[in-house]
Amino acid sequence: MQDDRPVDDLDEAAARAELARLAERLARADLAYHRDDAPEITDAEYDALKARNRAIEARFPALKRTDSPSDKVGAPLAEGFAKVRHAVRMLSLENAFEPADVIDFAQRVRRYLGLGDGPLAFTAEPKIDGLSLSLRYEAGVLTQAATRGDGEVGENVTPNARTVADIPHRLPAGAPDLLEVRGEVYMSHADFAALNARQAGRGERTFANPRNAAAGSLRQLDAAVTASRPLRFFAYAWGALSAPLAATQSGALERLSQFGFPTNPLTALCPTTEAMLARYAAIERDRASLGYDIDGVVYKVDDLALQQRLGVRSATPRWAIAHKFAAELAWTRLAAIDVQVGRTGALSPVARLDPVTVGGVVVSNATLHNEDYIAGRGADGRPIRGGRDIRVGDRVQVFRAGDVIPKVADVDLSLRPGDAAPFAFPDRCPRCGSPAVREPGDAVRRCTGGLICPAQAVEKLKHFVSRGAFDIEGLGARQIEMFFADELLPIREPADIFTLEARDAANPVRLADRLGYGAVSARNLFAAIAAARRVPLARLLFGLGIRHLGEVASADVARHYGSWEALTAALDRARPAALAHRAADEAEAAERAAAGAEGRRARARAVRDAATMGVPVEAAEEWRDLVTADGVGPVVALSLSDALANPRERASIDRLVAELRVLPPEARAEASPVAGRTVVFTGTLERMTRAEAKARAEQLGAKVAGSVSARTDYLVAGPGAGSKARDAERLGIPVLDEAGWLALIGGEGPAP
DNA sequence: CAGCCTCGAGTTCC
DNA sequence: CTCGAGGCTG
Repeated sequence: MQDDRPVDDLDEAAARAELARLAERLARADLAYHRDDAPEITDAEYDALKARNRAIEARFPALKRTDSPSDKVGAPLAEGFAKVRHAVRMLSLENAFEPADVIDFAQRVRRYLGLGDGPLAFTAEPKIDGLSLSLRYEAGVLTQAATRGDGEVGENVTPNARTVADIPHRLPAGAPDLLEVRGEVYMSHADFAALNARQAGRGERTFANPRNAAAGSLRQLDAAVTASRPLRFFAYAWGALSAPLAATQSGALERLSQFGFPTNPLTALCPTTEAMLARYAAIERDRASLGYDIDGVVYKVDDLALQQRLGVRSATPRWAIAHKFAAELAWTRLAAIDVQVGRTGALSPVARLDPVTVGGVVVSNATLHNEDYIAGRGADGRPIRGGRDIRVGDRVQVFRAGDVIPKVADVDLSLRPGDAAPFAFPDRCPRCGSPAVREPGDAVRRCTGGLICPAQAVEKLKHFVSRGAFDIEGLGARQIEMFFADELLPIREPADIFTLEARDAANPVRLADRLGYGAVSARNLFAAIAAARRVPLARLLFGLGIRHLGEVASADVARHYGSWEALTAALDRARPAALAHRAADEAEAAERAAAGAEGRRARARAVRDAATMGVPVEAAEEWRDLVTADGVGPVVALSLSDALANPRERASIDRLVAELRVLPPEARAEASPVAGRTVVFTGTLERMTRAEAKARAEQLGAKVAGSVSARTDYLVAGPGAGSKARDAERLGIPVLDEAGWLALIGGEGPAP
């Protein structure tokens, strides 16, 4: 098939065949690289194929194909599926594992709504184990189908969804003009077994479980393949709507059913918590005979107006919860315990297991959490598993928490080998040999090597290029490992990434000829790095990987200071106060340790006073400004201060920042009149609870504070307001009543 | 000061 | 996805 003759030796027919072969070969390589993230040829080979394609086209211009690979420039755009931004975010659900969690949930809802013992109904429906899908209908016609993705952005699988018999292509008259229907795509047990038999008969891959089969079938580039797979669908929710479906969850499901969507027949309305739990028991009892996989029961507040008042937290709604069935368990042998070193130096023990199937997936690794967990102690020091420890060679019980993360749950002492010794958790870093210490009250042991430790250094770099940070295309975890180990063109700290191209240019052998790179891929990498030089302050901060500064805290700090210069200047000024704060903490700890010894206590206090007293007023004020900032407390503040004050670390950061153009945080451009304002609520609110008022205000971009200060913009005072109202008056801050507040934010109350 | 909620950091397999 | 812990609220 393959034609290796020099281009000049090809006749027209051979050239035509070779162009077809190259087009197919390159398209396959593009998919493997970009969609599956699993390159099947090296970049050099890829470049060579492209070069040959171009050479043949140059000699036989008339034969150039309409789908010529030459027309696809650089990083091919051949992504498997187009990305789709969901008009309304697809949320995930909070989980409950025990009846007590469900009772808690119902109580939380009551408290939040201020319902007392009044009536409150929930729907209960089986939680289908498939993959969620959002179907968009415009003017009654299915126009788009998208997978959940990360909840914000999913994949466009419209042609595939059209092949699913349960999904209507058109809606009857009376359906809203715009309607996004959400539900679960799944495969029945019978269809799954038949499909696997068919696959096996043809020598093709079989699927581990119905969910994987459903996911694999829906995410086919060729919708004809999807059409040949027996997929089904249950509708259970909705996204964007031009008109409300009903006043209740159950009513809305009824409407969806009238529109032609299958809804689950086991769905029931439960007037009490007891009814919810009874429904759970009934569904669990029928689980095996349903004919499809379910992994729990979902409860939702039935009244949609109440759902709206409850609103959503960062990723989950307050008005629903998933009551999961007990996880499937499996027994296997613990072959070894490895200890990994994370970016913060945390030593994490990982169980290497004899492979075993748990819940349809073969598991060979599982987390062991920390040294206490192995020893049979919980976080509070109390025995877990009846105090049984875990030893290499033991028979252990494994389950997948949340059906995902494998964990070792238990151990069978009766089968323990006679020579099994208790696991000795290392007190030195397994990678760099530095002492590994456990701070008092901390559950994890950490390597103290800092950036000396290659494990920490490389994990920090991986974090630096990760999604929420610099997110450099073509520079992922694998590439970081490679460059970290490379002698000729190393990346050992973040700044090295941005000097990569210049250093490469000075090398005798270029990247384009090494490490599996070709001219195209090397150029693409340098371009992606160049693009990453312009970086928002929040991403820079997060990328630095400073302990306790995650995505949210980084954004908070960035917004607080506005620029890198302002941030570093402020932190440098605050440093003496930070040190004093640490000294005070340590003195206090010493004091506690020497409880009873009056003399020592006095000495500790003296140390603290001394540490606090010498601090310049300016430093104390700057420190105070930091610790009182939104989302920042003493722990976060101290961690940030330490990172910037450490000479080695600071030098590395300065080298990095010199390579960058740091962009200021975006001002929150909200249309709401209260965006960016600080509001304080006091007194009794009559039309909403305090929690609700706060959530609503924050949703509109306002900050809700607990006490009135000069920075407060509005005080919302209900009946019974006391000192806060007087404070506001004294400070000349506008005071609104509840009606005035609702008028200001424009609406009767909680709006969509 | 206690409990709640959210965030951070850890992990697996596809 | 879960656990632990930091920060905020009542």
